[in-house]
This record gives sequence, structure tokens and C-alpha cells, in this order.
Amino acid sequence: MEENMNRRERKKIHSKNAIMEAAVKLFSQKGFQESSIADIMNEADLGIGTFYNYFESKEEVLRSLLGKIVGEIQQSFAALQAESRSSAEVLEETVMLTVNILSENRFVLPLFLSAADRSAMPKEASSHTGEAPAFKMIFDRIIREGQERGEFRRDIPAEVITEMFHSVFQAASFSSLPMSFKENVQCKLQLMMDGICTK
Amino acid sequence: MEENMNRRERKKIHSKNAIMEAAVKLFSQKGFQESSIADIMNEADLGIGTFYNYFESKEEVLRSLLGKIVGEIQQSFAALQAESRSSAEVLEETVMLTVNILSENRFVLPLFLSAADRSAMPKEASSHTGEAPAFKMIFDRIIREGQERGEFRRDIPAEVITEMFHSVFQAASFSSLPMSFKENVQCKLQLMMDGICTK
Amino acid sequence: MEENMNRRERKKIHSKNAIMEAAVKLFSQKGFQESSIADIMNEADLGIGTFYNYFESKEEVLRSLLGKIVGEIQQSFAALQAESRSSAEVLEETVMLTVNILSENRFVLPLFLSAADRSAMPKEASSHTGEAPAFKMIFDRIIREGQERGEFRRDIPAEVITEMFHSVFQAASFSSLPMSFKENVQCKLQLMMDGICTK
Amino acid sequence: MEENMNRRERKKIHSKNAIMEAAVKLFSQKGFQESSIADIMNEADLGIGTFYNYFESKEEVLRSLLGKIVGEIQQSFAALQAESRSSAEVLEETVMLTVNILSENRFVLPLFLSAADRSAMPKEASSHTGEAPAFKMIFDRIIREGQERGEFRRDIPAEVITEMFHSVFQAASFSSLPMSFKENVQCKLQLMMDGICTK
DNA sequence: CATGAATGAGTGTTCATTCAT
DNA sequence: TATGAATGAACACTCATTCAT
Repeated sequence: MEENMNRRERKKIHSKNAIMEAAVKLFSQKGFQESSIADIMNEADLGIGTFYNYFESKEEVLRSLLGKIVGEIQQSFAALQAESRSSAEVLEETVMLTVNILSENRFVLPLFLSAADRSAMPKEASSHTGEAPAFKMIFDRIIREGQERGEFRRDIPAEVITEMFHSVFQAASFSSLPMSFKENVQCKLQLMMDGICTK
Repeated sequence: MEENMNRRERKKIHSKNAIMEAAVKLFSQKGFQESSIADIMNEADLGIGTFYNYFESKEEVLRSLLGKIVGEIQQSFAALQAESRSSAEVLEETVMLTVNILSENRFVLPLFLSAADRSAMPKEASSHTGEAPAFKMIFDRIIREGQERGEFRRDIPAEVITEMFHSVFQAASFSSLPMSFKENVQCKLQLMMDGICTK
Repeated sequence: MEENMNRRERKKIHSKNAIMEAAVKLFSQKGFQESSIADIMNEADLGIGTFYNYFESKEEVLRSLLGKIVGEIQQSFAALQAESRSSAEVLEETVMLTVNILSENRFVLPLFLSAADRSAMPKEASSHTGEAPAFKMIFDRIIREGQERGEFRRDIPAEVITEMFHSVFQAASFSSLPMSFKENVQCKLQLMMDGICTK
Repeated sequence: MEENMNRRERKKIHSKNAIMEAAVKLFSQKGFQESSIADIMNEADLGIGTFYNYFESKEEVLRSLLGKIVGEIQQSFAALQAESRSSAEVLEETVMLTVNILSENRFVLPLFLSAADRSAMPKEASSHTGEAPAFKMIFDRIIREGQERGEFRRDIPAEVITEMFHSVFQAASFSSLPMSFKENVQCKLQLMMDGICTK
């Protein structure tokens, strides 16, 4: 009789997912620091000890979440690459697809930057910076290509521009202005494009 | 006149300064969360209990530090206001004087933004946001004035631009690029100016 | 039936009991205020953190102990109710059974009264007063019944008499007279009975 | 000009009084435990250090207050002794004068009894029991005299009766019944008199 | 793999007490 | 005498981590 359909059961086919989903929910709701491992496992409806079968620490969950998001962005970006278009168009579209992916996980990006690292992440400040480069690399590549093609100004180092795109996402994540995350980024994107495009 | 209060009084001020300096040092080195009151008082070479003669909580030290910085910026900015010049010039100079004041306290700005609040500040997320508006107001005013004068583009809300300046400072605070805080901000300032100036 | 739960479950109950017993011992020896949680857990031979797996605060341990005692008294009293006898007899027997139950936990009763509350219980003066009414109600009911039947004098409010019984237990708890707790209460009971019985 | 009339000045002719008055106020308002020495000295409008010029500890203040009250009672009692009357009358009047003296200091009596000692008084449980006997002695003497004269029952030890009078005062101190401290004691006095008088 | 009771180092905070002024 | 800044032991409480089941 009892097939396998306990409503929680299917989710736990792999507990790791349950933990990550619970973590996303709690990090978003209460922030990273304020979410204890016990909280997460309670939300995931799993025993506390189970956590350590999948992760070494709360930081690793975060790293894992970041990796997942970066993966999604990279995948979407890869599709974009196929088509041949202007760097400006690619940049704009990449920003927009990033916005879409991030909008569900706004809390994560801030933790990317060492700013967040420093103030929000205890012991292992440099633990997950490994993911940030992957994220940055996507933008860095587009910017650099645009510079080589003469589409983007060359007097400002590509990394600096990349850094600005980062901060655009970050600031938008926590903006209290009366507009959506997406709109917020769109506004800033316009401004950035006008600032970096050689006309 | 006020120059020599009791030896008692001077010692008191010295202690308060010692605590604030120790706090600045540790917040910068290890971040806000990771600096315990015991750490701070050890750094300040004072007993733990002494902390509570001067501050009610760690958050209050932070608030105090923020207030001090905002005060300095406002003061410098007031001097700038006297002279009548283009909004672009005022904006550029305000950015630069802010950079100079912040360069010694880079760690504080991130704590201004709610981004930091969420992830780095436990219980009282809104405790020190009272200072942030004062900070924002300075930039907001300049931007708005520039927009009224037709110097800055009007299609993007002033608050969004203000927010971007914030994020420029924040991102630069924790940048790992091989350039100084000041240079970093200068690069981004250029880009921003080109993005917001009409014509 | 319920006799053998998991070994796990039994251990858990054992721990809770160990904590409560340790608390009884220390509260009796040193008083409530003077017994720290560390003391209790040391006495219980358990780690400090374990305390919080079972109780939310020291006050809750007390409440728990009070509840247990009140429960026992109520139970014994219920048995007494079944038989139909004079109020005087019921009152006397209830006093005696209460003495027997309390004799092992003399320290608790004083904490029932607001007297103790005020002087011995910090922050949450009213936290456990919820148990006291239950205690009072038993005596109140007997007194009132006796008054209605004309066994007890009516010129003194039932609540006042009830209050006196309370104070008899309390004073006996800490008496330094060379007689047992039980004897002490018995003496006073006599005196009270003569004072409240009509004729 | 400036004679000596700073409004606070006269009070401080002897700081000891100021401290004791402040202590009475705070002990009554917040209880003994909850009143810190800093609180008291703040209320007394004196420096913290000054406390230790007059008292060795908070407990000593209490002892001092108790002594003062006992002194007042003894004095009033002495006057009563002069007249020759029945023990019952003397007892009743002593109770009433005690009520009057205590009514302003209801908080102190509970601290007399070891009950309070145990639960409310830290380190030196036996520190001020020295005053309690003086208090008890007054009642003890009256009771004993009454017993010798055959006015009071002899089957109950005088000390036990004395103890009951104590507990009457104590219970009334913290009663939450809708009657005044004085009325409360009066009710109980009646009951007690009927219980202890022969015939 | 899953569990959750046990753990204790660590944290913020209080406060009686001291002592240089 | 009067002061109050300095002090640190003590406290209640949190939580990542372990391990026997």
C-alpha cells in the first residue's frame, strides 16, 4: 500500500536539497548570521546531526548556494554567447538574466563581496571567495571584449567596471527605494551603459 | 577656556577615545560581528566593565563612530556649499572629500547600508540606520540640484543615483583590486559622471 | 504499556529528573537566588548547555517544581473529598497531608507568596504566581464550605483565613525552633482551629 | 548671602540618613535584591563611593533599617509596659502599634525571617538575624507573661505563638487582598486572640 | 544515513568593591 | 569625607559540533 508518497518524503530523496532550500528561505528571511544550523534543519524537517552529513559548516551551505546560482547564470550566459551580437547587447542581456536569477535569491549576492565577508562571515573570511571570481569572470569577459572591440571605454580598467556591476546588484538587493529589484537594476544599467559606451 | 577640565575629566575622555579607537581597529581587522566587547576592551587596555561606562552596547559604539564620520563629512561639505559652482564640480569634490574621510574607516560605510544590516547586524537591524539618511541626504541634495539645473539627467530618479554613489564607496571599501581605495573611487566617479551628465 | 520507551527516551527523562533533583537540593541549601544554573548542572553532573534542553530559565525549573508539588497536593486532596466529613476534619487532614508533601520541599512554599517574589525573584515577579492560586484554592474552598455549614466563623473573610494557613506553612518552613516542620505546623494548626471554629 | 539652604544640603547633614531613606524608598519600590548600591546612592544624590563610608554592604543597610524599626517598636512598647493591664490588652495594643510603625516599611519584616534570608539574602544568611530576636523578644515576653497569668493557653509553646505573630505581619505585608495592611492584621489578630486566650 | 541530547567555550551584561583624586 | 571611573568575577544564555544509538 504505502507507496512512497509521504508529502515530505519525496523532497528528502536527497536531503541535501531540503537543507539548501531551507537555508535559502531562512537566509532570505532572517539573514545569514541570524539563521542557526538548528533553525535550518528544523525548517528542513531533519535532525540536526544530519546537517553534517552534507555540509561542514553554515558557510559551506552558502558556498553551495552561490555555486548553484553562478552555475545557472553561466548556463544562461553560454546560450547568449552563441549568438553573435554587440558587446553592449550581450552585457545588457546578461545583466537582465542575472537579475532574473538573482531576484529569488537577493540575499546571496551581498555575501559574495568581501564587504559582506568581513562583516558577516566569521571564521573563514576567504572561504567562499572561490565562487565570486566565477561570477566576476562572466562580466569581466564581456567588458574586456567590448573594450577590445572599441565599444567600451578603455581608460577605466575592466575589473573596475566589473566591480561596479557587482555593486549595482548588491545595492539593489537591499535597496529600500519604492521600485522592484529588477527596475532598480535597470535604472542603474542605463546609467552604466551611458558611462562606459564610447559613442 | 574649555581647555583644561579636571584631570579626571581628561582621563575619562581618553578612555572613551581608547575604546573607539580600539573598536575602529578591530572592526576594520576582523569585522563588527567578530569583534567581541572583550576584544575591544583588551585592545583598549581597559577592563571589560569599563566599556559599559561609556556605551550601552557594541551597536552604540558603531553608531557613535558613524555619527562622527557623518559629522566630519557634513562639515567639509558645508564649506563646499559656500562657494558657488557647478553641481558636477560640487559632486566630484564631495566624493573626493568623502573618500579622504572614509579612507581611514572603510569598514564603516558598509554597515550603513541595509545590506550590511541584514547580514552583519543581529538583533537591532534598524538601530543605526538613523545615520545613513544624513549621509544620503548630502548626495541626494547635490544630485537633485544638478537635475534642476539641467546638468544631470532627469530620466533616472535622484535616489537611484544616490544609491549608486553609496555602492561605489561600499564596493571600493572592500575591493581587492590592486589600487588604492581612493583610486578605485576616482575611476568609478569618472564613469558615473559620464553616465549622469547631460550632453 | 508505557513502561519501556527508547533507551534514548529514558535517558532524557533521567536527565530532566537529575536537573530537578539538583535544583531542589541547591534551592534548599542555598536558596533560589544563590543557586546558579552552573551550580545546578554541576550538581546534576551534566553540562551547562544541557540545562536549556529542558528548561528555558531558572524560573521555569522553580515553576516546574511548584507545579509538581501542587499536583501532588491536589491529588491527595481529591481523595479526601470523596469521603464526607466535617469541614474541620477535612481542613485538618489537608493541612497534614500538605505538611507531608511539603516537608521534603520546604523551600518552595515561600517562593509561592509574593513576599518571596519581591525579595527573591528578580525580573519576572509574576512568572510563577500562576501556581499559587491553585494552592490557595484548595484551602479557600474548604474554609468557605466550613463557613457555609456554620462550622467556621463568618466574621473573618475566608481569604484572610486562607492567607493565614499559607503563612503558617511558610513560617514553619524556616522556623529555627527546636521542633520538626510537622510539629511546628501541628501546633499552629491547633491554634488556628480554635480560632476559627465556632464555639 | 548663601546661608546654608541648598535644598538637598540639609538632608545631607548626615549622609547616612540620606542613604537610609533612599534605601527604604527603593527597597519598597523594587525590592531588596533589585536595588543596587548604585541605585541607592543615585536616589540619595550621593557618589557611589560614599556608600562605603557608612555601610559595609547592602545587607548592613538593611540591618540598620531593621534596628531602627525595632528600636521604635521597643520604645512604644516600653510606654505600654508602664500601665498595668491584661496581657491580652497589651498584646493587642503591641500588635497595633507595630502595625503602625511597620506600615511605612512593610518590606522590611519579610526580610527578618530566615525564609527571606535564605531566598533573598546572598552571602551572609545569618548576618542580620541579630535584630530579629530583639523583635521576637517583645512578643515572646508578652505571650509568656500571659501564659503565666493563665490568660493564654499553655499547651502551645510561647515561641510558636510568637512565630505566628511574625508570620501574620509578614503575610499581611505582601497580601494582595483588597484591604489595607492594618485591616489585614486586625482580622488575623482577632483570630489569633480567640485561638490563644483561655476560655 | 539519520538522529538529537549532550556539550562547553564564548558572548553580552551586571554590579559590588576599590582607590586615586 | 566625597567621589565615580575602573574593575573583573559572576551570571544567564547561545550554538556549532560530536557521538552513541
